[in-house]
Amino acid sequence: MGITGLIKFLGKSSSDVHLKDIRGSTVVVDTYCWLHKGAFGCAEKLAMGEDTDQYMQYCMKYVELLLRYDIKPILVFDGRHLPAKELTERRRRESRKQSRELASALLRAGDKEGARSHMRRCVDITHEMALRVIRECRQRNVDCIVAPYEADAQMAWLNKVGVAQYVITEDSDLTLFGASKIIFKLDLNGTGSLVEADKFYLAMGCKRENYNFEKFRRMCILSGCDYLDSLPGIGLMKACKFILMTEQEDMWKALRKLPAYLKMKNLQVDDEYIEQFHKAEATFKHMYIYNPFERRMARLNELTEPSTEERYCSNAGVIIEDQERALQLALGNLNPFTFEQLDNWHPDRNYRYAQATNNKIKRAKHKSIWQESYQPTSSGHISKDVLKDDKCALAFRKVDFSTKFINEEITENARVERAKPEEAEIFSMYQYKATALIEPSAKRRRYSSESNNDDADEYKKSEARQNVVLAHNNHNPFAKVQCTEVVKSAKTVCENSSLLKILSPKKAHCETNIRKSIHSKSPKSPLDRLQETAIVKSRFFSNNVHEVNSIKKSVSRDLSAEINSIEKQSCQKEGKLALLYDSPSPKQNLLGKGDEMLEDDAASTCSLKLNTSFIADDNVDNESRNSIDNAITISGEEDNNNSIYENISQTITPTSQKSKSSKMFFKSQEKQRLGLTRTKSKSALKSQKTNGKSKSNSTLTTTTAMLHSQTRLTMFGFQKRPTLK
DNA sequence: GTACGGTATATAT
DNA sequence: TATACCGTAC
Repeated sequence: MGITGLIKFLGKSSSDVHLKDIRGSTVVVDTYCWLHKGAFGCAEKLAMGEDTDQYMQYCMKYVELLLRYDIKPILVFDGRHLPAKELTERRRRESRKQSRELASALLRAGDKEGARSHMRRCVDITHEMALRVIRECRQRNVDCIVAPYEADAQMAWLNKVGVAQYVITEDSDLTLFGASKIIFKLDLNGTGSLVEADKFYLAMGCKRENYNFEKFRRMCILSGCDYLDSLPGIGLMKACKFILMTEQEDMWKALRKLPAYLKMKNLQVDDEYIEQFHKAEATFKHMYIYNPFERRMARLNELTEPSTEERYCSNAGVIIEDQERALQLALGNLNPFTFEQLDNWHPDRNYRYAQATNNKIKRAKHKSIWQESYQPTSSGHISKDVLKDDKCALAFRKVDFSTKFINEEITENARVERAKPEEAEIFSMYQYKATALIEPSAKRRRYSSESNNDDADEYKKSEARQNVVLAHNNHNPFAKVQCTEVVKSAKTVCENSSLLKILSPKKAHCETNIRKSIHSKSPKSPLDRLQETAIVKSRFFSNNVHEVNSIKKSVSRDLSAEINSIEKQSCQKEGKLALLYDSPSPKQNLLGKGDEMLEDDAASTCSLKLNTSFIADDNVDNESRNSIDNAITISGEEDNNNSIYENISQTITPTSQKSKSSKMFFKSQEKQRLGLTRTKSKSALKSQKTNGKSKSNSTLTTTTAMLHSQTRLTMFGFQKRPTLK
């Protein structure tokens, strides 16, 4: 309920704020507000007992909004009800019950609209709902804490001790608990209203030197708060007037003069009211909170005069002697009302594990308040060291593999991991090395981080990393090939059997057998995989991320069946190679999920862009985006003989260079000469040393194809149909 | 005329 | 939980 009209009253103490203004800070969030608004959207489902996580999704929208501005959110949830509030809570419960009964009655009567409106009124936020949000947050490394009692006190404490610089809430009570910077009415655009405690004197209309926070709190309590109803006829304005009139610190004396000061002769202020007034004041000052750093309950403000103040603290909660239970409550594992165990998440056990294994969901880089080494920084900005430490996915210990939940998570993550097509995987299949045609800037970026290392060293390292990827990758047929004894001896480098037949008939035979053996386990060809992650783009393609996203969404096709029908042709001539794919409907056939191809009819060319899934990533820096923009696409060109010459020279770097290689682009030359140059793999280099005859295996050079004039699709272009001469 | 207090209504998608 | 509106008390 809060203080009626307080936010409006605080107009002069507030200012508009946008999340970009508080970038890098830490905020505590009154999650109840989000849950309530989120639950409103699915009130009917909740009322009908249907399972829904719409409210959770709504909360996560806000969480992601904050993370987008590099703000560390700490979600705070309400705990147990205070004895003083039990009455109002009971009233609310009854009101909800009535609404529910009314809604069902209206529903039976056929008044759906009427029923709906009452269903909205009977929405109750349960701890199970809160726990759903908490679990989602844990996956994202977003801190949550359940207050022993009111979230308001917990948030004010986190604000007071400097853990959080701002509080996000809709409840004006926060001001009374002593929070210094509160953001009200935050919307999904990131705008809100910032109320600053050090400007309260402006709202109260007094000089700074005449103001203190005690006066403000007393004014609010007088006007009526959750713990004490106001005297009849007393609102914020009159309470403010009275507080500014009296300089009496002792409220026993001051309040007795209130009717006289306000000229309200009929008003009676009895001792009972004054006693309740002191209790309300003590509740705001000394309510119990949970200290996650010392892992114990504590008071929001310690008692300065224990003997006198303690007797007013009857509404400020009771301490839980059992430290473990207090921790479990704060973590959200227990239902605060029944103490029923609903989860067994523990920061010491689960934190590093989740950090190391959960790569399905983007995790916040912020350090958790539940980590032993947590040190709140005064500015709220996270130090680089902290980030560095957090990024170390391998440095985890204390993993309790016996825990049921962890095991479930392991299984799930392993499943996801196996199913996830990695860019690296694709690269591992096509480990050809670019030579002349790599965009110079891309090349520079690729080695920029290790500028002191020579290329050979870097290559060695990447090769080692690549092997790790290959070794565990069950979905990469090539990885299998490279891991089996048979293939080690085969040393085949070319996936395309037709092409291989031409290049090396003997090897092709061997390869065919191998392919047959792995086909059943891995039905998708590498080309399928490539196309699933590749985006075929026009040479006019946009650097607009949203556009790319929309394009990706709009095109969704499964290529696996059609791709097999693509005839692969090749020929070898003068050390150059072109791969040509024939299809009755080539354009469509090559359009896969997330792929896009734009044709330039006039020039009879179209172009294809490889590996651009990262384009849609919001994290792509401007440099990369510019690279995308500048990336020269590969296109074919019709010559006088209705043939095309295509060339491509590209490097698809080893798997481990995922991030770097994803920034690589292939640049077409003026006359569209495309070719494939195979990377000299470690084994190839070795075999070259030992066996000079392995030359044909180690170097897959480009071939030139001479083609007929029918329109067909090349691997890198949409062309007049080419045939081999 | 000002401020209080009760009632009605919006909140999401 | 908030605001808007309107009747009422002083």
